Amino acid sequence: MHYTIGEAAKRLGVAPSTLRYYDKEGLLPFVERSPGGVRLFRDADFKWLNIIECLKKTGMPIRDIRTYIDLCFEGDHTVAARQALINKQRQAVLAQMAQLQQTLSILDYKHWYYEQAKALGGCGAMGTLSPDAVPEEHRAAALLLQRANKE
Amino acid sequence: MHYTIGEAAKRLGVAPSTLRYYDKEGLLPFVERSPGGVRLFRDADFKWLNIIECLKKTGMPIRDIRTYIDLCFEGDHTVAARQALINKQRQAVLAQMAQLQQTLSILDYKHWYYEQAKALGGCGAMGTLSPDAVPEEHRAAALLLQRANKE
DNA sequence: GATAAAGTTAAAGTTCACTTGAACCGTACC
DNA sequence: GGTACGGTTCAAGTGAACTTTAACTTTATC
Repeated sequence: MHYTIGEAAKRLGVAPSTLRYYDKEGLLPFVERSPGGVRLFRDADFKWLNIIECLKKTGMPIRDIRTYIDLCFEGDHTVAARQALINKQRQAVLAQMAQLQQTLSILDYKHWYYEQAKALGGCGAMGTLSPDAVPEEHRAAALLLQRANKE
Repeated sequence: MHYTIGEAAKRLGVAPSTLRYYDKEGLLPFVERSPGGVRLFRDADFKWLNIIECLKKTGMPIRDIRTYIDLCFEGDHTVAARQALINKQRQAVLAQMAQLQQTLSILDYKHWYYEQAKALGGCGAMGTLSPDAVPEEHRAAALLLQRANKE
């Protein structure tokens, strides 16, 4: 059983042009063609497409994803290199998550801030609040917004 | 005390051209000018720049950040709208973190997979592994890579 | 075999977020 | 006041990741 590019695109939730672009960039060396030149996506190919989707979600650029795919097709002597690449991306994801966690704490503080502002009838009244009126769980975030940067 | 655009850029760890770009896009309506037209960044302005940096880290586009800044300068009647915007972004961050968590589990599985491949002397041998040779903690991730998409 | 829908390529266009270049101006120091 | 450094604007350029267009071919159905 096989899928045309339109069917595969629908299954993946992307535009057919996106898959053609990926192919042109060398991300889909595994996709075969019909005698007439039409791309044939096999079930097994979706395993690859899922990996590509996963790496894309980590923010990895197309070029680096290609490097990984290329390594996969170069045989067993690249296993260590592939693992290293996966580990590097794992570290990048952990860093992103830590960053998002900090960002989230700031958004939570802002939510609290506006809740107070609504209660006090405006942002002007917020200035009159003593610094220890900020609940403990928002102190760190409040500081992040005020602090001097990268000094 | 005030900073020139170059000093402010250094403190924030960005290029001066980036700040000029943000200004042109309406992200810095609070920055004043010298009589000669030179931008003067005050200490208070860095509070704003930190918020911009924070929103940018959530992946919010410049246009939407501008909307938020604009709301802030429209007075107290926009407090609820600002809070709604912050909440929306909070949800977006939570979704991103959930996505990264899933991605991380796949990268962890891949790490395990290559560890096995190294031990067995190649990826070919991995096919001979029975499905329940996959440790419990990696089963879900392995499924994510095999499963049919968006059906 | 005709037709329509969907496939193919190559090249150009789009959007986003900056960056660079050209020409010019403001500020600080000697 | 002259010089150098860094500021200003506007327009054009960049790179990433697609998308669109044009011209043409393949494939499925009648």
